[in-house]
Amino acid sequence: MRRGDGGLSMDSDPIARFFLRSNNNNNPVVLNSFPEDNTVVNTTTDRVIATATATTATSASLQQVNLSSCSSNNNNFINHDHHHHNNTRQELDFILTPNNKYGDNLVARDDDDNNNHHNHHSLEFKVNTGLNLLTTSTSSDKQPPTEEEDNNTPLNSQDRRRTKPEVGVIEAEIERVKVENERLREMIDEANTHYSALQMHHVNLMNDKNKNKKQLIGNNSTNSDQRVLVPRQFMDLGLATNADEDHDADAGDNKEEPSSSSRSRSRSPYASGNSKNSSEQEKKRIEREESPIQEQEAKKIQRSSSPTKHNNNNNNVDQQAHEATMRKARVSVRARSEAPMITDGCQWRKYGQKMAKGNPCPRAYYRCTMASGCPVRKQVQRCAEDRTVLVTTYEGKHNHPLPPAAMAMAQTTSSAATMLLSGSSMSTNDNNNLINNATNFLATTLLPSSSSSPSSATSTMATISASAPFPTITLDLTHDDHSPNNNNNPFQFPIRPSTIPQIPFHNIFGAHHHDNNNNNNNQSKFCGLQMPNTNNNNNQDHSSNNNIVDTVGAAIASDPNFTAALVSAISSIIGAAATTPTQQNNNTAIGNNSNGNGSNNNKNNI
DNA sequence: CGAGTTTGACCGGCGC
DNA sequence: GCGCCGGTCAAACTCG
Repeated sequence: MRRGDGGLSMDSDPIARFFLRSNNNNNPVVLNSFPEDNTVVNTTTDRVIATATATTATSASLQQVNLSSCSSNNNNFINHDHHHHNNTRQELDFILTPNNKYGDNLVARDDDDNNNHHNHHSLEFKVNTGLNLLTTSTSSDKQPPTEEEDNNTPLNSQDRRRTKPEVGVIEAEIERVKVENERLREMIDEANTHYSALQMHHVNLMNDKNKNKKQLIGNNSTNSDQRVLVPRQFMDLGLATNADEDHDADAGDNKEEPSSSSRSRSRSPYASGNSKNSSEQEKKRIEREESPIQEQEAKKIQRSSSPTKHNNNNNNVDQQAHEATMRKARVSVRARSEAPMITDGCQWRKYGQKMAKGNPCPRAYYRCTMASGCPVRKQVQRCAEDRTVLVTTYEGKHNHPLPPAAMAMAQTTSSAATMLLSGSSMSTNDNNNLINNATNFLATTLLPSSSSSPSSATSTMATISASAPFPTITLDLTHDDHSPNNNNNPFQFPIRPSTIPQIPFHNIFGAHHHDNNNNNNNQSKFCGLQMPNTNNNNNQDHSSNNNIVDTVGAAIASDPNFTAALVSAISSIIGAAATTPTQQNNNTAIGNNSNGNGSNNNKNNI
């Protein structure tokens, strides 16, 4: 059939519309019938669902009409059939009934495939198609459409329809898009939630797997000796806190944690005179009761010397001790940066600055201000040996949601601290794997120059320090050389006390193994871990543990979404110029030298 | 004027 | 007990 022949006519409105509403999203499906070319078009999909063809020509009545090119099966119309009370989506074939007394009603033939009903039934839409399928031309003008003409029909129809925009159609489309956007937004929110949970599960999973493997290996001779010394000591200290709790009643009564601003202590040099009188002692007692519980616990942990006493009846105390332990576990990040402070996504307020012994650069103290009462603090200090290296030490765990930009750093440090504190039940290799995974994870995201392949990532170091009283893990991101033996780096272990024996550990990705017995001062080629250990024996579960951690770590590292999110979040951390007033002030504070006196001589700074 | 920084003093642990 | 040292406080100060 040639288009535009006017084989069918309309009485008035050249376009007749009828709506079919889909109940799964309440979006109406709008059908336009175009008498010019005898087509019925789904305006949502811009598809011609039917083409009406008059095969006989009388001017008065419709002899026979076919709807060809019927593609309504793709349009998922709703069948308002009473047989389907649930209004499930139906696929309908539209046919035009010949000799229909209603003239040109569309009849929907419901094959009911979705419901597996085999009894086909027909129903009529009491909707006038508007086609008004009356021929006005002679039969000689009307030929059955060729295949080519049928194929061309949709395009021509669409072009013509675009010239007649309909507000209702557009609104329906907008509504549909809104619903879709809302759904996508919910999906994104859900994905973000799952993403955070998965990260935490990743750490737990690695812990569990390594513990299980440890048990399977059994009582191999040196396993107990291979446990991390420092974390075990620390955990014992934490348990000992319970014993202290029993004997230190005045410190354990108050379980609340007042904010630091609520303190009533008066240390002002302008307000206090003699500090050794009785009233001062009473004030101290009150202050002790009002001091934050975490500090109390930490202090008790520090002064505890009896690791054998336990009180398992007080889970609350255990929890508090654990929190205090987490509070005091530190993660130090060494990064080469000219900026005064790495931009880790959190908001910090400087509350102090001191000269530290052995370093001419002052140490600045910051606390997190993203939420009131957040216990997280950090110290920022330039390395004495290399002023381009910025050492940022984090302490504590955020008690508030973090922006995406802060998630990477916070979770990496949190993971490292968790690993550090879980060392009592894990071998050195276990910790080696876990901590170095965190290190490489951070390194690959912090340092854009790093390869995406973990095994070829920038050389990073993870160092555990037993520097009393706080266990500290140092994530060293300053190494860009691949020297197989970089233990000569002068700023490799700024916190580790010299008295602690060092043993080398393997590359976490298992590609570079070496003999621990003969290379006690060697670092692995790409990533090493040094921690105190009383046993230098090589670990028998070395490779197997690697495989587990490698698998998990590589899976995460290779996840493009996971990696991309973190890269975007912290790509601005390193090398970012100071932009905030805080950072500008810090620039002057951290970068300047002083006389190097280690005492409380703040006069020297800034 | 409020938020953030500076800075001198205080506190407590630790070693001698 | 004393001094050293790291950490913290809070009034004074600065800045936008």
